[in-house]
Amino acid sequence: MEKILDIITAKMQQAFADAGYDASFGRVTVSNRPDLCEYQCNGALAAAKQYKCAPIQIANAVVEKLNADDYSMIEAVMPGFINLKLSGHFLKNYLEEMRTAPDFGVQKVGEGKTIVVDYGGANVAKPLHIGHLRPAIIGEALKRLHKFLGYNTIGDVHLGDWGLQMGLIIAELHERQPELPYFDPDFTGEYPTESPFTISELEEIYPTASGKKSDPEFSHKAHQATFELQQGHRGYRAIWQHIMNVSVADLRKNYDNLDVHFEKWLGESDADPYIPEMVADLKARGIAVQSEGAWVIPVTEEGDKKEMPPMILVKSDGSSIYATTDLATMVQRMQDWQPHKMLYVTDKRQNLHFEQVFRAARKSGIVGAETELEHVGFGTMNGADGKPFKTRDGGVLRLEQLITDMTDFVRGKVVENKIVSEDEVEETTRKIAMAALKYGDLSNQPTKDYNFDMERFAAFEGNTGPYILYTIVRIKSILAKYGPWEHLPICEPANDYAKDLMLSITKFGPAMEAALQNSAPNQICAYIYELAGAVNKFYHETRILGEENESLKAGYIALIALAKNILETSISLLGFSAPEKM
RNA sequence: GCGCCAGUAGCUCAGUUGGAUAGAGCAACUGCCUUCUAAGCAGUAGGUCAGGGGUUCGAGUCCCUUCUGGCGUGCCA
Repeated sequence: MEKILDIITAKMQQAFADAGYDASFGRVTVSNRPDLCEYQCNGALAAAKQYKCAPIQIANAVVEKLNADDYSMIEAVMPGFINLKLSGHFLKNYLEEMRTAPDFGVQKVGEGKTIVVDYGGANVAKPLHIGHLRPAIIGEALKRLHKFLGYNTIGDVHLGDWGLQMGLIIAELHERQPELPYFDPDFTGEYPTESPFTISELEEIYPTASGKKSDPEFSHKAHQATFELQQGHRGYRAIWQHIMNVSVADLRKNYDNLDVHFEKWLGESDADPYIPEMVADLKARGIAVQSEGAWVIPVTEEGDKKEMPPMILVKSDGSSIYATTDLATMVQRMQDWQPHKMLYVTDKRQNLHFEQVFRAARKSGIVGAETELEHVGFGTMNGADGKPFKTRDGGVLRLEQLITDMTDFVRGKVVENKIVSEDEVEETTRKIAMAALKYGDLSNQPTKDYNFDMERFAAFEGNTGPYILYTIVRIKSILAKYGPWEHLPICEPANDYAKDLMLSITKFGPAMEAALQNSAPNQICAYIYELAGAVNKFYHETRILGEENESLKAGYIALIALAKNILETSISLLGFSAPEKM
């Protein structure tokens, strides 16, 4: 469907032209003075300069040319604003079209395009911790948003499974159990199918090994093991496989728990087969050059204000680094999927890394100009005190634990409210906890650091996930009492609250497009918070089921039903859903 | 040193290519449940938009500068 702003902007531009002014001044925006009008055009102020006359004079002339049928109010006010209110008739028709159109008539801007969203970033050497929450839910939300707007979406977890962390585990394992067959160069038989460690042992092995990086001897051993693993060392590959088996099962469980689902479970290691040819090609074409013992791709560009270190392609010890696998992963993605866009959702501290890789990808032609590359770098999640999130004993909080804490906290409130029956408590609790957790995160700008405050997120008031759910639940309750509501048509607004609600509903499509354009799930949150507010005001001021005029009542029901459907669609993009009662 | 990002109400944050009176939530105070779920609604109070210059008819928004904080700055990811 065409957006309202586009419709009335087109009419405004025509009016400017008819009045003898440049049509480009006719841009209409949503009013920033809702007390005065619904939409406004400031073009007369800008035009005044060019035409050297008073803005109000232009505004008056333009207003003369507008068709009064579309608006309930048109006025030119000092110093030259043009203020508009839509007619109830126009709104009714527009919402009825939204109600009956697929996906409320949003423009499928991604039709025919493929996007790869790279957003898990889990490291197979360690369990998911608090730091993995943001990439998972921001990435999932962006992926769902793209899909909703028509893109063919491929979410890839891009496991961290090919770097130094693997070498560290291998080196540590060697020190602990040198007698294992994986370390015996003369061993030619089949390696055991049983892993030499469990997931909980792995969780202890890696931090221990990581803590020994400052020991030069151990560090060298780990680097050497990494190199040999990448070169195809048979025993190390077998250990690697064990790590993968043990770890990926655990990761899947945790992501499922968060309702985060990947189309592809590929990792850095899957890029490995592409590396030799890619590196040889880059060397042959002179794009990669030798520097300080390593092969690098210089990526400085004309006009750089800062020092731009080269992208390291092959380390001086011959092994790959994350830039290598990221670049080779692009080779694979371009070959297999020909995406129009690749979106990377990682910590913002990797900004420079991605700038280097993107430049290298462009420079080498691995990614052509028709494919967009974007890095959504998100900020750090800190504790409620604004300091880095730590457990009481100073460790890193596991993601599982965070979810459990939130769930326990919410369960208390659900039980206390006594609205849901005992056998529904768990399901309701889970939904509210997810909403609290995800909305609490997603309502912040991704790029900013923020403080995780469970009390605040799960508070059942204000701008929170539970507030949105509560709004939906209230509507559901009324609809259930009313009876069949699915085919009721929208009516003209019966009061100001109904009209405000209708105006909020019309902003759905534009809000989703803007959120996609800016890769900003927080804009989805801002939109549904506004919509939920409009619903609650309407709810409070209007007796719905008690309305005696049946056609008026049916109109109310149709309106709140549409609002409910849009709210539910919106939260599904954010990755959570509403219970029946709460 | 250089670069990037941030600084808006006591707290947590919005603020859409520069527009009218800078907005929400929390916390504080005040109203509204015999009526569709009060996890709601309405209201009061709270601001030199870090400081200083500049551009403009108009600046939280653009430019310059200072201060404060976070992060990054070749072989971790």
